[in-house]
Amino acid sequence: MAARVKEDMGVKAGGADKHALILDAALNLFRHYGFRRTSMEDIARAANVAKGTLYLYFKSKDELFEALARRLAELIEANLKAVAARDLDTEPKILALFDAKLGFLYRWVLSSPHAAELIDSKAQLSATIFESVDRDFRASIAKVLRDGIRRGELDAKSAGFSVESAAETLIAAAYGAESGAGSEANFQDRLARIVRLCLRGLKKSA
Amino acid sequence: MAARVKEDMGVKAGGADKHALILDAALNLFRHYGFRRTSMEDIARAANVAKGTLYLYFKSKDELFEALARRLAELIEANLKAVAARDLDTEPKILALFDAKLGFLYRWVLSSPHAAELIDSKAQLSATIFESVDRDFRASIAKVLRDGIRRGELDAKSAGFSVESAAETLIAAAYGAESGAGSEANFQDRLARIVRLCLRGLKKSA
Amino acid sequence: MAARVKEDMGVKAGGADKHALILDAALNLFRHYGFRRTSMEDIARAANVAKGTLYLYFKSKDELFEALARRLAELIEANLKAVAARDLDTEPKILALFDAKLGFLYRWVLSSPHAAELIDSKAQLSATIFESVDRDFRASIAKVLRDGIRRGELDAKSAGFSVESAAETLIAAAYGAESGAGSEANFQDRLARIVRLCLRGLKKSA
Amino acid sequence: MAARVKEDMGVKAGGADKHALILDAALNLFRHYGFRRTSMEDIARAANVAKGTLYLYFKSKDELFEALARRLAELIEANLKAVAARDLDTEPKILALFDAKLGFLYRWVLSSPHAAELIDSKAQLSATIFESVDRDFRASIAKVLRDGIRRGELDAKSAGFSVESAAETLIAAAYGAESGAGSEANFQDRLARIVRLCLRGLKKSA
DNA sequence: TATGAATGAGTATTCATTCAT
DNA sequence: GATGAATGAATACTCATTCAT
Repeated sequence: MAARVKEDMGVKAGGADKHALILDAALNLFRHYGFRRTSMEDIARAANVAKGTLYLYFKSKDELFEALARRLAELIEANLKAVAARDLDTEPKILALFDAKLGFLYRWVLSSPHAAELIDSKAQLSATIFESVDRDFRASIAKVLRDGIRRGELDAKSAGFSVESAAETLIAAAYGAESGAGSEANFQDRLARIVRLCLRGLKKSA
Repeated sequence: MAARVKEDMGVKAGGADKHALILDAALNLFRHYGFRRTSMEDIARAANVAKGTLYLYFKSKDELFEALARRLAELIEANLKAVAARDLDTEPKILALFDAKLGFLYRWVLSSPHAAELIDSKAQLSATIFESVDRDFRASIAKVLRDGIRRGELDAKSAGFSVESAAETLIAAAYGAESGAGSEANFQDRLARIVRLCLRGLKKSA
Repeated sequence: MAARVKEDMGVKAGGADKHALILDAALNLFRHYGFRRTSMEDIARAANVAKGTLYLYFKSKDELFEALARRLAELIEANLKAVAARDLDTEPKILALFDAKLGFLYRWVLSSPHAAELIDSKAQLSATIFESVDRDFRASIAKVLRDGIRRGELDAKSAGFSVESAAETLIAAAYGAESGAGSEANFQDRLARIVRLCLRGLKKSA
Repeated sequence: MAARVKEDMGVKAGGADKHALILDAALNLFRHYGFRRTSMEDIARAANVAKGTLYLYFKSKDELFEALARRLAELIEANLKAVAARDLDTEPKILALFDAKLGFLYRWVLSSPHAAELIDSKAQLSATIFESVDRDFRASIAKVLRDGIRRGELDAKSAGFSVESAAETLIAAAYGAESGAGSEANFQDRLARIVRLCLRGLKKSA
């Protein structure tokens, strides 16, 4: 998996890039043992550096965590941009957007048995970091819905929703896909069903 | 609020019932400060007993937490039974069921700034404790859906869902109502919209 | 020496008095190794208690030090009271007062190779703690000088000093007795000579 | 003040003399923050060199400190020589000598809020370094006293002191001028009064 | 039952020193 | 000579749990 992290999280394989090396080691440990139960000692050992070295790259354990969150946010942002550019039908596009954000998050954070701690840990902090990503995401979803309405596929109004309200509701519902999903397959499955069900609820009634 | 806890959480007011007294104190502190930041010392002080006394009633901090979860589960179970007995239309009944479970959970746990930690703390554990509640809950929701189908209001099949799948999807979606709700009013609002949207998606298409 | 500490510093020998036990151990270590080089672990070991126990009696290492300073100040205060009550001639009384304060301090602090660090450590703090002792001390010295003047033994004015100024100068000079004294005997010797010389300087010139 | 340091402490202004450059930076930092709180990193930054460079000039932080002490001692020695050569009356000469040693020390070390730590730091070490200065100083003071006796101004014997003992006592007393002086003005004032008082004590009694 | 004094494992962070370049 | 990235030893403090009373 280390290899996959490097690919997926954008770290060059052979890199002498200690910064990324440390972040990789940390993410890995945080996922397995949670934030508190992972000591700086553990991270240093996993990254093959001395404890002091961690502090050359990150001022504190908290800042290390922050850097991790930031990197995650950047990658999600990039994912979202890529998906937004693709030409897809309404439902596939919504699903692709959710996968770019929620799916990615699931794979790297939510699937961890310590997801809650990781999210909670610095909730305030993460909120700030993910704020712009969230905004973009909401805008993208809303745009797809608007397109669907323009094409006559959807009709939020007759369902009693403004476009914004529909987007917010859909997003909230989708977040539920994670709760106790257990496996990524199950998560994807739930997500697809939630999206399908909600979009059907937004269809023009005959 | 202490008073309300006692009422709502089923603790007799004047109780020499230390067991419940301790649980009340603990829940209160856990909600405000989280699980780790609340020390046994804190709980003892809040419950007006000595630290050692806690260990007469609970083998460990973890078991205390477990007992808390168990009590919560029992109360939810009771709530669900009461709602299940009421005669309501499909959507109101679904909403009432969600309020009995999710709403209750929101008020006592999810609204805490440390909800994630509380849920995470002993995720494995809680899963076991809430298992039967979850099962009953799913069954209740499924029953309401089945009734709706029987009455011709809903048509899961044409929507591409089995009743069970529809129930599971609806429940998952509803869980999303909590994510970053911020206030109970907002939570209730989101919940209502998610339910409305999903049920509309299950309506017979003309 | 432990025994002497107990006697001189007012600790009951067989005492289950952990508070005093810890302070004794700490003073001993501070004198030998200085404040920073003495770890809480060291103190605990020397006092035959667990590290955590130290924190039952003192909130922090600094507060432990503060308590030590306070105890020292109290003992000096008591010494001064006792000496002030004695009926002695001018020079013997001055010497006795200096011994009650400086001598005591020398034996318990100044003779340490880490005296400077101990005094510096929390200079601000110590200053506050010793403030009232210092004030009383200055007053006592001034009183003896005034008595000497009244009896015609001394004549500060013709020497160009007010009583207060003479007292302050004498005290400052006496403090110099410590600088690099090396042993208590040498310290006492210097002190006696400084006092004798200064008092001679205050004598009525014929 | 940097300029004054350079002048007073004998460092050539434009010097590529890293050795002196580093010592200046170090003294400055030690005075402001103390020995322990000043890191090699700090010194390097202040001296505009890399951390490793410090170790090209000084084997360790302790040796750097030692070099500083040595330089101080040399400057004091020079000061003393200059004063010794001047033709002054007894009291002014004694005062000038004290200023050359104690005054200089006060300005560069004792006035620092971390004086105690600086003196303590390597007490043993400093003692050795200042030994010869101290010897010379004592000799100079003794010589002035002897001259005073020869001229009939002083009479140590009738005061009960040998010349050496009188010198030692006077010096010890003068060291007390520093204790809690607070400002250089106050220090000078105390010093003058101590010297005046002691010399009066050595005067021929009529 | 009830107490609370005592325990001691566990951890983030700093900084003097080294050494490959 | 000069650099600065890397090292790792050292240390105060918290808190769940125990147990003698």
